[in-house]
This record gives sequence, structure tokens and C-alpha cells, in this order.
Amino acid sequence: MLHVDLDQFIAAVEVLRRPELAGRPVIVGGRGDPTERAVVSTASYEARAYGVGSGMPLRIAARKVPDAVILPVDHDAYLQASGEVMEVLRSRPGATVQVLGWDEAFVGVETPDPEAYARQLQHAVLEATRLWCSVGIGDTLVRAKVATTFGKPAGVFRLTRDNWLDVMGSRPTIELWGVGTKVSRRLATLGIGTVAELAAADPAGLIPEFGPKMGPWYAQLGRGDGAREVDDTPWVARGHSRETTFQRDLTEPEQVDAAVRELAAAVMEDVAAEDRPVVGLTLKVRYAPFTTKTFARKIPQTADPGEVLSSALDLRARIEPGRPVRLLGLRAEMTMPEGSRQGHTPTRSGW
DNA sequence: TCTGGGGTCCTAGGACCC
DNA sequence: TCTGGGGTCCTAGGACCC
Repeated sequence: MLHVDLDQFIAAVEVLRRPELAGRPVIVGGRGDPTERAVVSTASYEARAYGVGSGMPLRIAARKVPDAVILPVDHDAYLQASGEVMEVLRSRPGATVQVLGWDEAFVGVETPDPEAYARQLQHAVLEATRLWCSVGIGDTLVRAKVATTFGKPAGVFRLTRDNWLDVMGSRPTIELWGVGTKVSRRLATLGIGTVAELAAADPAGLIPEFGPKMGPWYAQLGRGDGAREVDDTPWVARGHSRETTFQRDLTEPEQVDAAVRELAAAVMEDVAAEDRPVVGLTLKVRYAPFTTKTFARKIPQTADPGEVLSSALDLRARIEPGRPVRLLGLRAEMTMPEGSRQGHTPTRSGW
């Protein structure tokens, strides 16, 4: 199968509608104001050359690149562009498309010449949208996904059982899809630093550290093994949530009240738009400087915004009084229909 | 340097049941 | 005066992804 990833997607979309920005360091994040609390969504390759990357505080990014063009996030524009790209992928002969996000998808296809197919696909996307993508080819989803990183920018790369360890074996485990800073550190304490070492690890031996599911899963990840089927089952969200970071920390109880009401109402709008009920609520509070507490509870199934709001306020009562609140997230969990399991990361069941 | 906002899934521990 | 074993459900917290 193939994995398709648009190159510097958000920055590329912005440059398309502002051609004069081509070749300049473009940073997209927050409301485009580097004095606000916000992070970088995407930086153009020119900006990345200065060490700017996704997730970096906008303030820092602006400092690193004095002549950067800093733009606000425009979700609708990216959603539109993304839809056009996915449409191109779906229109390819024999293609099964599993969308992973705005700028990524797996494409399942039977073809005697995957590289040629990948090149054709790349040019079809370019033709229709003027956007470049990179393509990974693999015999598992994990290998195809990782292969794409070697294809960037605008290239094609293939990873299979045959060359997986040659290419990935000596690299640190954090380069695996699904291994982040925490897990790579915990692996290191077990003497596992590289992908080859993880691939050679006894799956059962990882259970004490990572549990019965994740332990064997990480060993499998090290080998690049896993699911081989692209699943185009339409995605159905298991929950909706809203989160806000306040530009200034909240200190008054009334401010927190108002914030919880607002978030609850916003979440309920999303839920109502899908005509689905709520069965649980989570209130996530980030206290200044940066500690998180979550309060959660199941509730009797309801679609009544009033009931949801009063449950949210019950949870709100558990927020420590007198402690400045920096960020408040509210998540409403909804019932989900059977058989729509599909998502972004390989840590999902079934992979 | 000081950390968004939207998601999904896993684990541990306590409560409760038979 | 020491206190089973197995199961499920719930909450809190953590990790990862785009």
C-alpha cells in the first residue's frame, strides 16, 4: 500500500493564495500574533531551516526567524484543500483511501509497479491542486508511513520486510510512528536504543514495563510489522471536545464558571450536529504554570444540553478554588456505533 | 523557550459483585 | 485477628498522533 503526505501542507496552501510569499520563511500558527500564547501549526521549509517546527511556541519561532511571515490558522481553507486532495486520491483506479488527517492518507491498491503508480498519483494531485506530496510504499501500514519520511520532499520511497532493518535498524526508536519521547526513554532504560534492538526484543519481556497490550505492540513496531489492510470505513468520532487557552490566567471563580458554560455549549453544538447522545463528560483543567487535572464522570445517556451543562458544572465544582487556571478543556464523550474503529495512530486496537 | 486544539487508546487502582 | 479469586465498571492519568 501507499502512504501519501502533503509537503508542508498548511504553509503550501497559504503560499498558493499569496504567491508573493514563495521562497520566504512562512510560519502559520494561532491568530498570527507572536505575542500571544499559541504554537506553530506548520512552518515552510525556508522557516524550518532556522530550526522552527510544529508545536513550537509562536513567540520563540518569531524570535528565531526575524523576517518570518506569520499567518493565522485558517481551518476552512485547509479543509477545502484537503477535500480536493482526497478526492484526487479516491478517483485513482482501484484505490481504497483511508484518511488520517488533513494532509495524509493511506491508499490501498494492487499494482505491478508501485513506484510508477506513486509518481502518477503525485502528479495527479499536483495537477488538480498545485500541491506537492511525498509517497511511501510499504508492505504494512507502518512501513508505508515511515517510508514517506524518506521520500520528502516530493519523492517516493519504498520500505518492506526486506530493507526495513537496513534502513531503520540503526535509528533511534523515537523515529517510529507511535513512539514518543516518554516511551523511547523508557525503552532506553531497558537497554533498547535502536529500532534493531527493539525488533529483536522479546515481546513478552516488555509486558512488565508497558503492559500486556503495549509491550508486544512496541516489539511489533520495531519490526515494522502490523496491519496490511487499508480500511476505508467512514470515520465516526468517539467524542468531541473543546479546549481554550486563556491569554491571561483566570483567577476568579466567575470567570471559570463562564468558561465552562461556554465550552459545554460549544461541545454540545458539535454533538447535536451529529444527532448523537452524550454518555460521559471530562473536564480537563490546566493550572498555571503547567499541571493538568482531569475530572470525569459517566452520565445517563442524554441529548439535552441543559442536562449536560449541569453535569459539567458539577465537575467544575471540583476545580481547586484560588488556583489560577491557564487552560480549560471540556470533553463530551458520546456513544459510538459499532464497527467504525479507525484513526490516526498505530496504537489503536487491531493494528 | 514555555508550551494549541482536536482526536484515540491504554493502564492502574478502587469499588463492587458473585 | 485473617481475610479467595475472578470478573466488570468507573475514574484519573498518561501517551501518542496530526
